[in-house]
Amino acid sequence: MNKQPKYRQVADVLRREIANGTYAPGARLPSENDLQQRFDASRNTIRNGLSLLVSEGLISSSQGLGYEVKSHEVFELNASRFENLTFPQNGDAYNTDVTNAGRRPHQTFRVEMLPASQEIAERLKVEPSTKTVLRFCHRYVDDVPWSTQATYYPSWLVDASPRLAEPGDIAEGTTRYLAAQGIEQVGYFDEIAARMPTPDEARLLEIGAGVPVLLWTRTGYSADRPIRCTITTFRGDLNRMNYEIGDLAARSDNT
Amino acid sequence: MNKQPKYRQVADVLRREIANGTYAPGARLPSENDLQQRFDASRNTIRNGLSLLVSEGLISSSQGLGYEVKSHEVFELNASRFENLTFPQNGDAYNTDVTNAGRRPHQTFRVEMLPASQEIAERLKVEPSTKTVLRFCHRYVDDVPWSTQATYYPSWLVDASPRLAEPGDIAEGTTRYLAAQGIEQVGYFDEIAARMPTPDEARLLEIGAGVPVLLWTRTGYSADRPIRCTITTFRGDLNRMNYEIGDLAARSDNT
DNA sequence: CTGGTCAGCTTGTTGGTACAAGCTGATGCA
DNA sequence: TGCATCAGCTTGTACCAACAAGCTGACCAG
Repeated sequence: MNKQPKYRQVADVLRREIANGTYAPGARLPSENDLQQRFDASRNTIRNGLSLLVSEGLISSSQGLGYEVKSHEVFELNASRFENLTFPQNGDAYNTDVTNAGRRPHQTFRVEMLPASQEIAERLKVEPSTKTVLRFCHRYVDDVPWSTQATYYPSWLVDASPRLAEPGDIAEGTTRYLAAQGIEQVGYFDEIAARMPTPDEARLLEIGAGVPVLLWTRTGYSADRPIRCTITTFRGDLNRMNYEIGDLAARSDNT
Repeated sequence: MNKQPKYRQVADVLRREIANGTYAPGARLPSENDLQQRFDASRNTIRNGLSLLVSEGLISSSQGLGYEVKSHEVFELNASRFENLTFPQNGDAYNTDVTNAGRRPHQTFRVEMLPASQEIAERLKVEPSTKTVLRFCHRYVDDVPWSTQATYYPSWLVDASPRLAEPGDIAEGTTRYLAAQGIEQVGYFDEIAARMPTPDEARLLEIGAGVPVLLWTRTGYSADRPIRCTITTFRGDLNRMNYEIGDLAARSDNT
């Protein structure tokens, strides 16, 4: 007799029923009231159980509507493709990827100047609080917030390549612009982490409880020193990152 | 007047105080009772607010003890290092990494035979339900559960390299063993995802609410076809994955 | 037919109570 | 001294009640 608390039993039963398809993705669960009767429990107990499933990312709730089983089609993101250093990394890759997937891309953009945080300063190898230029993208897919991307450039680079600090897009892509200025990116250092979103991130990406964010930090290097640091924040439930390493001729053979 | 619910105000205030160091990592928050008086709210409201912070991964609670601000020292995991294909990928890398960090590694190990799931079958390019050999590792750092690693081998490979199916470690590392059998891994395909843990994963990794898991799926290829699929599950709050791409001579220059 | 209102469903918020169960330090007995 | 016990703290579980607020479809007035 491993007596589990009642609210866990509720969660376990519903979790199993979601797994075996009793409640399919997109379907609505019975209302709290119905579940109260089914499990002979108080509304608080039912809510405790449901909140477990919410924080597991299995269901979501909305006032007036009820609880819905979440569906999760993930979006693949090939991160090592950029090894091809002539590929423009900004905007274009995102636009073509999304369009190829038959979805509609949309992004807002802004440029600002601000002192480097500890994190950014370390990666760009500059003193903390040094001025940096931030180029910030907020990206949507089919009008659903998808990711935010913040790219920081050190001031010495901006002095030499002033268009970085101008508002508005750089049509040919920043990588090509910098290459034309004689600054070529020859290597990347990628860091990937996962955590729960801060309230700010939850607001920007419109995610509720139970959805982690994927943090992708890419530091780009010239032959001499770091020239940019890009921090991309993804919805963890909708994205998967891929890296291809070595010889993968056998991968695309068949299938 | 953007009237926020009281429990959100509680969470906001405490979140800010955690951020600015009023409550440092490792410190204990005031008890629910104290917070009730401070915020003039019922215990339920206080608990609602605290549960927000728990699900954000900022604090954790334990019965009888109280709420504690979580600290997060992350463990760096260099994933692209394995591009050096002579490096044994199993166990050794983990052991040396952890030991170098001044921590104590410990792992349990088991081998079993089971039919391929849809997921595994696709990646190994075999029919679903085909027999595969699973070599499973449960790894600890300083006796804290750290990750689980499940490596699946297709049956055709096991037929040719029978030691894969034997229980117990392969001393020289599976990669070297397979190379000695004439099967060399020449490429990897990595997929990285984040989500909230299933109850099973939460149990194995001993993580509570508010901590996502990082899923690292690595499919290894010979020149002909896929030869293994490794799924590693990390605690998201304690691990960060790194990839080095291209020429990073400038990275280790100074600092 | 159109448009607005509203009843009646849903979840969200806040208050209360009671007891169970885990942890710690003080107490007191051997 | 050493050890068991227990009081008194903590959070965990479970119940009840009431009202707020969001959504939908039915209804009714124009």
